[in-house]
Amino acid sequence: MVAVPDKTVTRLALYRSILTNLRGEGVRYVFSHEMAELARVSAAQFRRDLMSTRASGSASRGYEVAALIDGIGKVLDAPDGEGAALVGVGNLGQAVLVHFNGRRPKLSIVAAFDWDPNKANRPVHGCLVYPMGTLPEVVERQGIRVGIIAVPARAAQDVADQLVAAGVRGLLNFAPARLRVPRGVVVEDIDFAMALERVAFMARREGVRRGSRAGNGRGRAAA
Amino acid sequence: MVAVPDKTVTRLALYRSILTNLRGEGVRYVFSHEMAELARVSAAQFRRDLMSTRASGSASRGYEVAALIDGIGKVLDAPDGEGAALVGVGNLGQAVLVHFNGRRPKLSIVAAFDWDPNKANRPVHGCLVYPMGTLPEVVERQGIRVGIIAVPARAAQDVADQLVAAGVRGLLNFAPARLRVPRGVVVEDIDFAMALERVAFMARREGVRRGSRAGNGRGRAAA
DNA sequence: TAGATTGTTAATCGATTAACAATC
DNA sequence: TAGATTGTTAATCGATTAACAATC
Repeated sequence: MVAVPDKTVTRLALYRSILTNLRGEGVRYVFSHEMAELARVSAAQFRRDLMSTRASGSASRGYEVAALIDGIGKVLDAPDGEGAALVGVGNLGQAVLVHFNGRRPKLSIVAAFDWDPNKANRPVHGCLVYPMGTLPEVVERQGIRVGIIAVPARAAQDVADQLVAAGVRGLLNFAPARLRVPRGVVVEDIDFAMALERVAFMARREGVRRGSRAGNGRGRAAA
Repeated sequence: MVAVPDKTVTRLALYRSILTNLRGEGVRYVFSHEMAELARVSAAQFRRDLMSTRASGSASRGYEVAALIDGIGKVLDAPDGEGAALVGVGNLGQAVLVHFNGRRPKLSIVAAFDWDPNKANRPVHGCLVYPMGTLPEVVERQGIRVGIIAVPARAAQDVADQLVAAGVRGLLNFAPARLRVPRGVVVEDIDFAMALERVAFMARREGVRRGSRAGNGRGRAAA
C-alpha cells in the first residue's frame, strides 16, 4: 500500500462521492477545474491527488468519470470488500443505516446491535439487529474490523472496549466522549455540537470580513 | 475579532468539549500534557492554542478548568448567544436535537421544520417543529443565521436556497450532496459514508504499519 | 531549593500553490 | 494549427514542533 497522507484520503473520498453523483447524472467526462470547483479545492490539488490513483486524463476531454471512480476505489477500498458493525439502533443508528445503504459496493454495515430486546432479531433498513450480548461472537465470527458507535456518551467507552476486544481496529464514534483505545486502533469522532459551533463561528467571522478571498476555500461563490 | 485559524477553532471546540466533561467529573485543574493526551495533540500545541483565549495557567497547578471554558467561550461564542434552525425532523434530525440538547448555553436549536404536517406545531425533544411553508418567515423573524440540513439529498439544495434567502450565513449539511451557495455563506459537510470509508482505510493501513509512531496522532495509546 | 510547568520564539516540517513543458 | 488541459517539479506558504528562559 502506497503512503497516502490522511488529507489526501479525505479528499479522495470526497472526489469519489462527487463522481458517483456525476455518474448518476449521466456525466462521462470531467475536467480538473470542474471537479476542483465541486470539491472546493484548487485544480492543481485535484490533479496532484490523482497521481496516487494512477488514473490519467486527456487534454481534450479531461478525465473519464468511471475510470476515476475505479482508480480511487483501488486506493481506498479493501480488495475483497469489508463489513462494519453498528452499535446502537436508535434515531442516530437508523439514520446512519439509511445514509449508508448501498452507497459503496465495497463497504457496508453487515451487523447492528442494540440492548433493546424488541429491536433484536429483525432487520432495520436492511441490516439484521442482534442482541447486544452476541456482539463478541458475531463480530469475531464475521471478521469485522470497523465499528460505528451510535450510543449515548455514558455507554460509549464500554462499547468501544467490547468492539476492540472482538477484533475491531477502526471506530467511528458519534458519542460526545473521548474514547481510550489501545495503540493501533483508529478513532474518528463526529461530534454534532462541535461541528455546529464551528459553522456558527465561521459564519459570524465571514460576516465581519470584507468580501476578500481570504480563507481556505469555504464559502465559495455559486455559479 | 482576532484572526483565529480554522484548525485552531476546531481544536478550541474540542478542548471545550473535553473540559466540560472534566468539570462534570469535578476536576478543577488540568496540566497541558493531560489535556493534550485527551485531545490527541501535543502539549505545546495546546499551550499555543490557548494564547488566542488569553487564559493562563500556573506552573504549580496548571490551568483552571472553569477559566479555560470561559476563555474559549469568549473566542468561540456569540456574546449574546445564537439560535440555529433545523430542517428535517426524521431520524437524523431528532438525533441532532438530542445530541445538541443543552450542551452549549450560547448556541441552541431554536426552530425545526418538516414537511410532514403530522409533525408540525408540536415540540420534539424540546424544540418546536414548524410547517415547512413558514420557514422564510420564522427564520427571518428570529434572525437565525445558522441552519442544519437533515433532509434527503434530493431536497438539500432547495432547503439551502430557502435558508440562505431567509438570511442564514452558515450551513451544517448532513445530506450527501454538494451545495451551491453564494459567496459569504459557509458550508460544513458531514458525510457518514465518507467518514466510515476514512476509518476503514486508516484501520487497514494501521494494521500494515509496524508500531511506529508515524502518523498524526490518531490511534493513540491508552493509559 | 529542586523539579516541573508555563509562555513564547525560532526552527522545522509538510502541504499547497504556482509554473510550465508535454500533450491532446 | 491554436487553444486548452494534463502531469509534475520547484517555490511558497503556513502550521506544527522543538527549545528554553521565566515562573511557580
